[in-house]
Amino acid sequence: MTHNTTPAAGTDIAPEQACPIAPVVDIVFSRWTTPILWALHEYGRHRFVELERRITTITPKVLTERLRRLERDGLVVRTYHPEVPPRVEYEISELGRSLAPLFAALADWSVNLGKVERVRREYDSKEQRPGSRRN
Amino acid sequence: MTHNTTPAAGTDIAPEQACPIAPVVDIVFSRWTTPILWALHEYGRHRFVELERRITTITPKVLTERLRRLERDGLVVRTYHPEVPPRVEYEISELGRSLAPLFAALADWSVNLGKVERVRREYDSKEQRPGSRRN
DNA sequence: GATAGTAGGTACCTACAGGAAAGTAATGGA
DNA sequence: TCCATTACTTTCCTGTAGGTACCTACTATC
Repeated sequence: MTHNTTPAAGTDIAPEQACPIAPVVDIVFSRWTTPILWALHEYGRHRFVELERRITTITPKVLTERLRRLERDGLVVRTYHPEVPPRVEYEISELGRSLAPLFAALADWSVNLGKVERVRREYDSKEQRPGSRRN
Repeated sequence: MTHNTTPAAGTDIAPEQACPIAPVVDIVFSRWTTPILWALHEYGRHRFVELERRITTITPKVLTERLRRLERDGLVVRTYHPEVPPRVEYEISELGRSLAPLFAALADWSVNLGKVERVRREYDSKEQRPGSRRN
């Protein structure tokens, strides 16, 4: 339950946020927001259907919700063109662009994914655990 | 800024992982893992109850699950001491320590949280949206 | 023999995130 | 009149994450 739907008016601090980076993670890396932000950051402006097609597994309902939230948080800018078939464009905002070093750090760390895979296989292969599993 | 680390087009890529940083986010920033990793990273070794008390809102069941996953992924090291009241210690691994620049980038970006708050309030105050909400 | 303290395990249950599918408003074209 | 198109919205429904509560084994201490 990392998401507080109530805006927590004022000074209250959610208890699981004893760590100062949790709110940032909430805003930037909550479900589905990563591929959306990445697409807008990496490939520029997108229409709704373009995002839908790029992130193939997302449903329109969820995509709408996430885009609203990102717009509300000021990370994404929505532009509505009142044309014959309506056209809407989403692009990353200035604030969103400031996430670039963060994304870069993520991409840098991804070199370790192979290591994680190896550790996982090793862990799964032994699966003996001292100090539990007594039955 | 165009970090194109995308591998060869032809090998199957999990669909929501059109963006290469999604797997990293999955491992490092999935639910509850952030405060756990942060605590171990920032304050060193912890016993189970110490973690429980630090992250006040987590339940023991979930804490166990997350710690298992982090251990399996090689980010956390578990040490069991078979003493009279059993004692277990969790600490961050070498691989986990390599997340430091990532955490630093997160912490850096947190200066923008106030900006996000302001944008949110502005968005909520108007809440008029051109191109939708016609009823 | 009751209790406390540790590190969980297990069974059960509920809330909510999110999927599927259909509807909608606007308008030009056939 | 019907269709197509876009960008959603709405309704309904299900899976599962995660919460509550209780249980375990072991020993020291009272």
